Amino acid sequence: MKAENKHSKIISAATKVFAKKGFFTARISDIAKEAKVADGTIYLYFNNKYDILLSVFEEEVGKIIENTEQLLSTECDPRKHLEIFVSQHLMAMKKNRYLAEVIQIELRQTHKVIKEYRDNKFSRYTTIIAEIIKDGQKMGIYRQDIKPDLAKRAFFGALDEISRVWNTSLETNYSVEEIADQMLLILLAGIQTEPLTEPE
Amino acid sequence: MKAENKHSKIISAATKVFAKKGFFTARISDIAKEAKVADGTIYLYFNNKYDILLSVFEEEVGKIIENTEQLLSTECDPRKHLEIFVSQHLMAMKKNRYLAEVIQIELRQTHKVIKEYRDNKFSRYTTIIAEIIKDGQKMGIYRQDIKPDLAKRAFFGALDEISRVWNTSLETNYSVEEIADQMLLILLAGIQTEPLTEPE
DNA sequence: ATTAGATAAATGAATGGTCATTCATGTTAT
DNA sequence: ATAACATGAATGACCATTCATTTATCTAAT
Repeated sequence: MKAENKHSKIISAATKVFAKKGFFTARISDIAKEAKVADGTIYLYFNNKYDILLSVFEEEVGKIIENTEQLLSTECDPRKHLEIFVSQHLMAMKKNRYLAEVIQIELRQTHKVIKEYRDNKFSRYTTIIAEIIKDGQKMGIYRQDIKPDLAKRAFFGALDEISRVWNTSLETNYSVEEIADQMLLILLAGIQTEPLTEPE
Repeated sequence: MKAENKHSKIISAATKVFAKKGFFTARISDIAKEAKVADGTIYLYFNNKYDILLSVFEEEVGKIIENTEQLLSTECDPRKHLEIFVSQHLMAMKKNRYLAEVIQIELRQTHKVIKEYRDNKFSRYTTIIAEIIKDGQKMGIYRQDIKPDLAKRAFFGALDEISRVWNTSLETNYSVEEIADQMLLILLAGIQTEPLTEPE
């Protein structure tokens, strides 16, 4: 109980610190200070620095997956599904402005070898997009010439880059909703059979 | 002359090493070994480790920009322009499989403060996309409700993620041309006024 | 209700390994 | 001979991790 509490205090401190300084530049002592525990305490809850990063990543992505899958199950229209995915992703990244960066770090930075011995949540996450697309193709809503494997990468990349910029750049003139709308507009039009018209 | 030679030998060694190990895990001695020079020699050509990264980034991105802009100037159709951008980007990343990763690293990893004191080539690069879109909007080819600032991020993100995966993942079943086609298909449909039909 | 003796958690100073960077020395070219 | 280049071993800073010690929590006996 106390333990649970401390574990998650460290996780959220780490998310913050990693995002601010990057994984390699972040010091354990930074995380410890942010979490208001001693350096050594961190090693009671995690094996090593990399383990912290991995935990942050898995826990946070895990939450998003659960959330998204739950919401998806309440709908059948693949267009709606895409909308849900897009807005869930962007909202999650906005809510936890550090998370977007941590995902980036974990995704690109980390030593490839280490990465493979855990089957990561992340690939399950992008698979959701591929499945939405496949569904839509079966129903004739999305074009047959779209390759779900490629499209999922492109879509994830687009969303990811958009949220990266939130935290880095200055031009935060748009609200999450505006951005979600705009993204959906582009992505949906990109793969739909019919153009923008509503079903007549 | 000898100097020039060594400078670029180091650059290309560094590109390779950074991509393979990541900026922080790469050792100067790795780069030195790869470039077949002594560790100290590197400091005759670069101020420090970060300076090497920055140089790699600027030089390589610089080349792509020149290339792309040159090609764009030979065409007027914004659809063609998008096609050129997409295929140039993907081809460049494929040709230099390390570069894609270095861009990622520089883009996400590096300490934000340092990043700002050089006005980086990168933002000029994405601006190209925004300009293509604005042009197309003026000509009524691209939809007015697309916001070029957002679309450029989305497009760059999509392309970037696609090329990241080339180097990381196993599923390299597609050729560059296939991928370029597919991307163009999605991105163009995403912003075009008219659906897929050719002008009648 | 208090105390003593355990056990569990937490602490943070000390350790040790890892490099980036320097520079005294060597090599090459002019 | 002298300047320009190149070398790589030595230096020193940095920081993840450990562990001897301290502090808090629990158990049970008086």
